[in-house]
Amino acid sequence: MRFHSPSIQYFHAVRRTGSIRAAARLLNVASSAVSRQILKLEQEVGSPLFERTARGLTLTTVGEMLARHVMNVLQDLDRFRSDVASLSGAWHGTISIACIESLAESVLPDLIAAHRSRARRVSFTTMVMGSSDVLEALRRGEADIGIAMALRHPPDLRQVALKRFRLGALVAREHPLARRKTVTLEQCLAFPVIHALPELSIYHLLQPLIAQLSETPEPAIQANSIDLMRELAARGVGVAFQTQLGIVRLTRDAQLVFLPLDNAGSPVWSDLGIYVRAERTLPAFTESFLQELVRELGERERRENAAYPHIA
Amino acid sequence: MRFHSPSIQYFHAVRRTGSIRAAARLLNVASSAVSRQILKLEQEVGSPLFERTARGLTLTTVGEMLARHVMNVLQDLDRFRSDVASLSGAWHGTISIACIESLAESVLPDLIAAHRSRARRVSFTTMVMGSSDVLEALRRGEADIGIAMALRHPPDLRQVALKRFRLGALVAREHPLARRKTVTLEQCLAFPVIHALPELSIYHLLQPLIAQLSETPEPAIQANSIDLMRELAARGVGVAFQTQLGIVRLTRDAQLVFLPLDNAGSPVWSDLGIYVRAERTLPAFTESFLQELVRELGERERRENAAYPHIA
DNA sequence: ACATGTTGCTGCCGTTTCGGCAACGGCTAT
DNA sequence: ATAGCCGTTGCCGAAACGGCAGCAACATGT
Repeated sequence: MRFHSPSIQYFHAVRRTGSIRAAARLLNVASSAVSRQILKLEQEVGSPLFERTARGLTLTTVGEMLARHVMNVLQDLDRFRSDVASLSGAWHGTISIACIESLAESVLPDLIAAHRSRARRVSFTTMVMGSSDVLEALRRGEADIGIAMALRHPPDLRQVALKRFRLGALVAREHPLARRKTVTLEQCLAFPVIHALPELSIYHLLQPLIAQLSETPEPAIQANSIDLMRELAARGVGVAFQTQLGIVRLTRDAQLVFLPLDNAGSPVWSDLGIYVRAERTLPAFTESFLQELVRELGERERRENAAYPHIA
Repeated sequence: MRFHSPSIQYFHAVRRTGSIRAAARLLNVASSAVSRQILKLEQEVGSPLFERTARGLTLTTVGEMLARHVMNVLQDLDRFRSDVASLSGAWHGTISIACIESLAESVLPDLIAAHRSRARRVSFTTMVMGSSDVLEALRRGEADIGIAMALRHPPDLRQVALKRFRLGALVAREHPLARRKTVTLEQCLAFPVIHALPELSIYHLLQPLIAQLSETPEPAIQANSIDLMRELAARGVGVAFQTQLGIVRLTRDAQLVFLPLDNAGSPVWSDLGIYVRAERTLPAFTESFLQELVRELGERERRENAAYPHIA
């Protein structure tokens, strides 16, 4: 079922590996064959596709254009294959998901487990990474579905849904703040705080608000792992900040308390976006899971915003 | 610049012509070559792509799926080509437009003339047809942009814009109705009427309204050409119905009068949709023209609805 | 400075694939 | 029945492809 020119496949492999010999190893062919196909391709396009450095190949501008086209072709071929397969009742394939850490604790495992119990022949590849890396993985075709903080997304990605969750403080049950209904940033900063490092998007949400305050904050802990911050907060080390998405288990065990942030009378929102490549049509089984994902996140958004109604 | 398997191109040609020998003539190759490529393709897919009848070849279900994939590939290849070309300053290509007749008198010629005066290397192919044929031409990949009555469009088409224009009666300057500001359907039916045949979408707009009336209408003329109906109305033969889009010249020469229809106090809308294939990214020069088209139609919508403000 | 490893590229040559020609059986229309 | 068109199939030359070995250019490690 490989009815596309070898040039296409070879080019794709070379782009991913950044090397002709590595691509050749990946494809189980001689490097000379790969080299020739690339040269032929460049001749037909009429422009070099790679810049040859001593250590490998880098895409030129034209090369990036071709890479986009080739990705469109190969991903659409995948969809065609799965369409044909689902015609004969076989509903299988692999869904590749890139998401940020806050989904890893509850949302994604729950969803995947539920989906697998219904469609056992659909397998999953999940990759946890930073928000901008999520978008980059989508653009490179390494993931089918991406979930990230809703930054400004490039035009070649499509935002399927946008859900907003309230940012809140996370404290141990014994913490002095734990009995409040909501907290302000000032109140939190009176205690030791577990800050997010800039690689986490929570940093970029809170930094502008903290900068507005004149107070000098308490000496704080900094971390780059949502999970770690959560566990630190559970041990009473300090106040952490995140959405309620990733703390279902620990609040259920009553070790942690989630306190919605109150910023001068209004909530602090953390916008979560679901993304797919814009130029791509998803296979039916992927589209189906995507719908479930959107529905589930919408459900959680509704539940959480009902549990902590607006302050205003 | 043809770096896709011959199988792809051959399959595409066979699908369009419905015959292997005709495709071979089109491609300037022997029919045996085409036949073999199709057989090879069917073997790789693992399922027949065509049903062989005595009169040629018809797509099977799997064949239609592959046709969709192949169209996506070839159209995206076109986009890639034009992207590369525009990189070296050459901004050229062909825009293929399928539209209904009402656009042919003024909107489209004006727009194309204006666009050509700026971008002389962009050429156009325009095809006038019925609304459902417009959608079908888009789906078959025979047109890049489609303008049609906004019916329910299939999911593989994307509605870029939706503009509504008021349906009105068209009468000669000397017609008894000509001095009114608006008319009702009853008032029109008191005179000879030029009816649209069912192949025109105006028929489907007016038919439900006429059916509600109890009166027996005057003996009428029926026609299937917007242009003919307009010219008949200008000669005082009867009352025609259309939007004001297609009658700019004749109203300018003051031969025709346009009277917005008043249906029990509310206007009668004719919804015009602009469509493109959903699974396709347009070349830059096509996208640019598309934007101008949307803008121009929006402008006309605004102007006309300002000239004939709502009745309610 | 030198050796070593890696990079992409290029003749050479066997294998595979492709395309053109002619012919065959099946079908339709006259 | 005859003529015409259809898709398919052997046969064969031509073109494309892939593997092997060797090349120069460059980076790295000693």
